[in-house]
Amino acid sequence: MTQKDDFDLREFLPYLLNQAAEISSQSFQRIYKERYGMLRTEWRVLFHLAIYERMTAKDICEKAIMHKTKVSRAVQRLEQRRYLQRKPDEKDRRHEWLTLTTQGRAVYEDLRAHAQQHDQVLMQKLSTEEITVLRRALNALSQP
Amino acid sequence: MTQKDDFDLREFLPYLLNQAAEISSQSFQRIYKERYGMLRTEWRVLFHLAIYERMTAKDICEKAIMHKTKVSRAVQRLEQRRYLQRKPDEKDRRHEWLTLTTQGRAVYEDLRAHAQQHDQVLMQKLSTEEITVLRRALNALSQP
DNA sequence: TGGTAATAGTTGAAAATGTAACTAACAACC
DNA sequence: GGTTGTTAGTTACATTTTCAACTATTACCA
Repeated sequence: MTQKDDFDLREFLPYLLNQAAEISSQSFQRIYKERYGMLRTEWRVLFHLAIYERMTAKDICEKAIMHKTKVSRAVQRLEQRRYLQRKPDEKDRRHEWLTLTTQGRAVYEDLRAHAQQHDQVLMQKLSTEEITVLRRALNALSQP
Repeated sequence: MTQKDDFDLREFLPYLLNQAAEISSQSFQRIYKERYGMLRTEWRVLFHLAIYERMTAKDICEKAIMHKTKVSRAVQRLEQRRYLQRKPDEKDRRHEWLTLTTQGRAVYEDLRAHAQQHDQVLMQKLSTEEITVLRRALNALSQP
């Protein structure tokens, strides 16, 4: 199993990005999965609601770049667990305003602490300069 | 929808990495999906076999950090399309050696050209220095 | 040698995701 | 005011992925 081709997968950005994303999210995934039985889509929605306080599903789609069916289902599951509440907009009843419950916010606080701790561990693999450049580069690549 | 919490998702590496990975792989995905009806797991296996010439499923699992059932099914589909061949190891018949067919290699050559072109486009969003640091950082983060 | 453990790979059922079609509410134009 | 078009969000169905159990083969060791 020796390398033959001169093309190097380890320089192909989509591959590298995916690899790094998978591996670096594993230990955080264990936390939200084991402690709260949550999926990736769900913690993302939860975090957005905690950070922005009050959003419609559409807002979340745009901010988190998630498809509306993913958001719809994540919202359903978070509502079942009483982590969030829906309130239809009085002016335009197509919109539903979503906010976290006290319980949902408590779950967020716990997960956020773990997230920050997890981020610290990841950053130990990098120099300060690498972290700065990495964040800038990832943000640039995230613009469609 | 104004930011309330001081925690910034846009600094959380697993989130950023996932976002960048999703977005930057979309246009390449369209290529392998539309031209060859392939899945992400399949192009990855195909590329590994092209680059390393001769591997067992286990080898691919380790190199690509993919679960064995994913690899198993990707190999099945690639075999159905006659992109690869299996040969059981004579010494240890638990192992199967996988190699690309001529057709499989042709598909690889085509996809590789597109991959390189796609990478060029992505890199235009970054400076030379950012690219170097990014690759280094992603490789560091990919070590489990 | 025989019995248990380990390894490579497959399979089936359950869970999650993607796609497209759908409902409900509003907008706009004649 | 009624028809047509848009938008927010949901649902149904097909495709993928995950998880656990399975087969077949080899390794270990008393």
